[in-house]
Amino acid sequence: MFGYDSESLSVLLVNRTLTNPDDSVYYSDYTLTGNHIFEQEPLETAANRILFDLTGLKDIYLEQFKTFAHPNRLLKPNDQKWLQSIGRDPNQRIISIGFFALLETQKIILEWKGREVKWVPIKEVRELGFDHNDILKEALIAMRHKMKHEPIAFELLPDKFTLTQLQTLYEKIFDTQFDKRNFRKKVNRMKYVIQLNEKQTGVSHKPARLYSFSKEVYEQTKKEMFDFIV
Amino acid sequence: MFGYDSESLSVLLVNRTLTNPDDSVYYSDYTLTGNHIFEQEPLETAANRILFDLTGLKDIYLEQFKTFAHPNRLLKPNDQKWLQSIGRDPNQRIISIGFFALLETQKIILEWKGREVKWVPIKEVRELGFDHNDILKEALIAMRHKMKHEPIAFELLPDKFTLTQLQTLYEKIFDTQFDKRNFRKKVNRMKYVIQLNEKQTGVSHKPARLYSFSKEVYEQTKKEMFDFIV
DNA sequence: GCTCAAAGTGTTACATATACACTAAGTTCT
DNA sequence: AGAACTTAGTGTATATGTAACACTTTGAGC
Repeated sequence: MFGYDSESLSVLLVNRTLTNPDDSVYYSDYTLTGNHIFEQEPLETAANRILFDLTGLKDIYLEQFKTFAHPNRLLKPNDQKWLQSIGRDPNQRIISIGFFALLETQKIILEWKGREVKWVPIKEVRELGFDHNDILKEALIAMRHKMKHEPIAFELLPDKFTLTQLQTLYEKIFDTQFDKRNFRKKVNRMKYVIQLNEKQTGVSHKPARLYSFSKEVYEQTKKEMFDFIV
Repeated sequence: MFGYDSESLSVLLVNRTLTNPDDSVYYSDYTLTGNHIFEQEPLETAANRILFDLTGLKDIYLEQFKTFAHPNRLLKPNDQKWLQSIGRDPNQRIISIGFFALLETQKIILEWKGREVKWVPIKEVRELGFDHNDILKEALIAMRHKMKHEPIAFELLPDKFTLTQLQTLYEKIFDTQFDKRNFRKKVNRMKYVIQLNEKQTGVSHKPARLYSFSKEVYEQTKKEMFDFIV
């Protein structure tokens, strides 16, 4: 779950705490969000169900990006103990099918089954439980790749947004800077970014025009060609 | 397994024949190639092993593109009977992790475990066993997408190739036509397509110059930016 | 040396990319 | 009421890339 809040691109992490018999903390760390699929359930249904369960949100952008099933992926002692504690055989191979989701960070409440859930800026993510650093790395690659080639950035913004917000979003995600005039010229050519007759309110400076994204216009007008030239 | 032979983009299919007790043919159709993973085996290892088993080739371009696990994906009567015949419980969910491979069609021999194996041009693929039409469709989308954004086309050509071969390849894969002069200007800008001091031999017309692809140069020089403008 | 077949090449018009600095429009403060 | 502050919004020149278009070159085969 990737989130954006005009400060930075973040990922949603959930606390994993294992307690000793005397209730003292054996260890406490963080993992990506996720859960198990039901026996008779399609993957997309499960992904949407788990996302809904965690956030209460539907119709969120969700994309399957890679499957992780290495036999040795959960061999770290903490992971093995965790699997035992939830009643799973730690010697069985566990298959994780990775999906990434895009949403605005402020859209959700930060608790899940009594466990702490928090947004962590990508750059501040430290060691995660299981093989979740690997999964996050792959998710980021897949998400950035998609972001370069398709207009999914709008999933991370409010329905109505300013061009500065859009530019800042791309700058944060790709960790780079763009020239304002050139960026706006480029956006201008995107027919599916539609100028509204509305302006920002409640800001103590010149209010910016608002824009919205039209998926319909995008679908109608997109073209594709190979573009991997240096 | 996608193959190319300067005529068309093809996919490798394997015959699936189920016989009655009296040895008459109950049905005979085709499926994509694939096989089962071992209990203690990473996905990439399994994919490479199965590819090697089928083709005798190593170091072939292989990419995981999507996982298929819908509970109803193998409910067609022919599929159910096939699963029974090979001793699998047809009520168990079967997870297929899709990889696509790219190679030149002439590189392999067309038999596998006594079963017929054949290259079929993409456009001539009819109804396949299991949910393999869906898988093929997704594989094609993933492969074409990758082909647009990264120079993997060279996996389908000999080490030394002519610019006409390269152009024809793109034309076949994207089912379109390019202007020869513009195509060559574009390729000229790709520093990683290297002109050799060699020419075609054995052709009864002006022999074309040969070129080769340098993965090293590509990796060193690639840049990326978002490019989904209309 | 003529024929055949594919290779190889250049120019112009138009679109896009890059680099760069000032004015406009609101709010807040005095 | 006006000054100060903050972000929005805009244009031009140059370089590069794209698209459209037709003739000459080179080798083999007869």
